[in-house]
Amino acid sequence: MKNRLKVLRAERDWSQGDLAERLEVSRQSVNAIETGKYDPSLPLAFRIADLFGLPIEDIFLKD
Amino acid sequence: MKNRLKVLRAERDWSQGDLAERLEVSRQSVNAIETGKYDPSLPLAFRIADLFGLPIEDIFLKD
DNA sequence: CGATAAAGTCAAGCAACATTGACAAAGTGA
DNA sequence: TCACTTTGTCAATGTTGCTTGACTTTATCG
Repeated sequence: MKNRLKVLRAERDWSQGDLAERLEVSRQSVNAIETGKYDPSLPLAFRIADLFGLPIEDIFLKD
Repeated sequence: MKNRLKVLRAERDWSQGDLAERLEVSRQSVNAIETGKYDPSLPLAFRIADLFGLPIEDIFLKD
């Protein structure tokens, strides 16, 4: 499971901390998801998709 | 997080056990997800979406 | 009614997700 | 160079997802 978080974040010039705040999760969680340590839960994936205005499938990709 | 699993399953006349087998998870997991005990992981949500040929957003809905 | 399948549920255990707090490494800019 | 921000990472801890095994309840059908 890969994801485009880093790019989407860069497009908006957000730090991991900024994104974490908007998602209401810890900065470490954002970092862990971006660096592929683990996948987000489904509810968090929905919050991410909502925040970026994209379908989940456009952000998370099976590797 | 609600889901349309029960309906999608009924449309195909599958038992919870049938669905569990196709998803390669336990029957109890399917039951727990259907009855709202917990949400599936993101990878499992993808397998479910693939199986039914639908976007994740068409199967799982924020409540 | 009686048999079988399907669905629901519980407990115990393990794996995965997410947290806080801390610290080091790398990047940014005055 | 020096200060500051950002990113990466670790440990410890708590919560959630998923498992097996067992059991009860509900539906289906001869």
